[in-house]
Amino acid sequence: MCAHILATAAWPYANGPRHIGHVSGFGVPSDVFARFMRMSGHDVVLVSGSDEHGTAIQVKAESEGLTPQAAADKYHQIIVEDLQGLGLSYDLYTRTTTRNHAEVVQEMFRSLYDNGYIVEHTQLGAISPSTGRTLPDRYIEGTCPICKFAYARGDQCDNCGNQLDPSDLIDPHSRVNGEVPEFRETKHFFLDLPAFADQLNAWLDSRTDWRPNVLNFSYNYVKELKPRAITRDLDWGVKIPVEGWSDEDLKRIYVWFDAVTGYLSASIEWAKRTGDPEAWRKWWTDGNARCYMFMGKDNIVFHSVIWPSMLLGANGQASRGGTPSDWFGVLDLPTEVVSSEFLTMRGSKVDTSHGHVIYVGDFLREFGPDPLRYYIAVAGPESRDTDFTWDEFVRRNNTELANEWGNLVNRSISMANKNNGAVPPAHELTDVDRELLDASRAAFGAVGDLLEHHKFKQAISEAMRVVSLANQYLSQTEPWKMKEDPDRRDTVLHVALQVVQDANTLLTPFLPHAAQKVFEMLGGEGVWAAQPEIRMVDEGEGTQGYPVLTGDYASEQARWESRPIVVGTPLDKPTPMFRKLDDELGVTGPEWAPIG
RNA sequence: GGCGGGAUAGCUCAGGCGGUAGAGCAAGCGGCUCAUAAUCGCUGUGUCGCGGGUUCGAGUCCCGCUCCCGCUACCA
Repeated sequence: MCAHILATAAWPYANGPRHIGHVSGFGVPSDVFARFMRMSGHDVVLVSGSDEHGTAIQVKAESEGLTPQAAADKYHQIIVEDLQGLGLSYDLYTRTTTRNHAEVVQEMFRSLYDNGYIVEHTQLGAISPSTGRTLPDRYIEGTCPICKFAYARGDQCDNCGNQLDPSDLIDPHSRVNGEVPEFRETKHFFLDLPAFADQLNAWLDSRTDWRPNVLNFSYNYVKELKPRAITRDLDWGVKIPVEGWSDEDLKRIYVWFDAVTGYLSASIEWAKRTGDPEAWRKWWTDGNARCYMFMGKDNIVFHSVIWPSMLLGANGQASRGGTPSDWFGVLDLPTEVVSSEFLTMRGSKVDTSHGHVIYVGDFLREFGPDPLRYYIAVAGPESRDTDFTWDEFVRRNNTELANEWGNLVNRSISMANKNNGAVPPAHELTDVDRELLDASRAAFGAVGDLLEHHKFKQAISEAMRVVSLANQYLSQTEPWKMKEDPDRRDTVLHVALQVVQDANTLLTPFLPHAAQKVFEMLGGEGVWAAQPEIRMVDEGEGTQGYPVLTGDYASEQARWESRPIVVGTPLDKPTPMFRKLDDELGVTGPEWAPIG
């Protein structure tokens, strides 16, 4: 049964390169899921992109002597290369500084506005006098009025932990340039979240298979909903599509509103680029598509409460009624919010400002994608924070990937190559043969079920159990001692190769690069597991080109099923798939991310 | 401060509708030699954060506490 599956990955913020913690949250899980769903025959669209607006980008740009757009260009390019290198199979990985995105965000804003869910309030905001822009609380520093700590931030004092308001600070000044912020009345638009409470509760009640912690968290949040600002005093962002506001140089849509709407705009852009501009509707307005959103735990409320509110409001389905936008129609709410915890290093959060960080690009250059994908899948922060250590990385790479899996492939193909030069035929099967074959076939159901419910750790462990069973089988049957019984030897090698092929299929969502190699070693031709490509695109004449990630996944041959190996397929002498790492690396870490 | 999550073998983690705890790795012993000195078998390990309570019985439920992590808009 083929379904339309929309998978979304949280949008990485383009103010620097991404580290392994980022990709362990939104990247690898969403890709494993999307690959599995495609292999199962579903129509999958996986979208994401770089989040490029907001004050933090502007500050970063200034510190590098760049315009915000130039900084966004620079980091978008780097992030695209990282994600491509990791093999994340986005149907479209785009960015928020496109014309398409601005139009979609404005339509979302207008729909909410027309339906009465956006209200105007005046608030006291901190403004940078030299630029007139909003100075976010965390960029204001001063002395804490409670504990007199000299470096308290506008939102919170790091010393005494009290939550503060910037105007409480003694001697407040900008962390960016030292100037004294001006606190002035400024008009802004707010998303009137309390208007969605009843519908949100009803919707949450229907989300019976969500993780309890995500649900509870969301229920509690809904209890205390208050209007949330969706505009800022800023000149870097999407313009406000309301008369009298759109030509304001210093008013823009708040970056979070613009970023979550990216899921929709990216889907629309994807459809345009496939040549069927309406294609996105099957994943958004059909009522039957399933939508899975992947993110880190810091992002839960945006996906479980705020984005659903925006959809309800744009649809005209919340307490004030309204009509859906002509363009969008009635948009579906997400099926599942899949959040992961954080990957820590030596027990604490990754911290870019103190070099306490491992960048994806560095990692890929030295170790390639599959060892990192494997580590994240098998030891990642799926249900709680987990610690990344070089020691464990080296160990898992060497013993599990190289020894258990890599060597199983190697020993099986080597023997067949030496004895037959091809896939040998099976003669009479014994109980041990059948047991192994049964276990391997049964794994498709078990692993698939776990993947369907995004239990990646358990899923990959089950897949690796098949590998282990195959190693046991070879030790037990000892085909190398069967010189006098070539028929039995052929049978054993045939069974082993069949299970190697099955295990390779089971591991394909996790290790797509290695899977392609094994596929070829077993005589396969063409693309088994498709990989994303970087393509330069533009939005028509006179627009600037930009790189996106996309791929031709429909052409890949991988299917979630046991395929019989073909007797007589020639087999070459195999070459190792995984490189073993020096144990010393586990002690010291690489020089670009040393331990200590 | 408020809300939420976590605390389980040396290490990294599973589990948990209540019935005296599991996996992998690390350690030791043995087998095998096809394979990237790979693999296979056997062996040990825990006051399940602390203190109370409910119960015939509590990692598992309830209360309190400690430490760690995340979120904390608006108003004032």
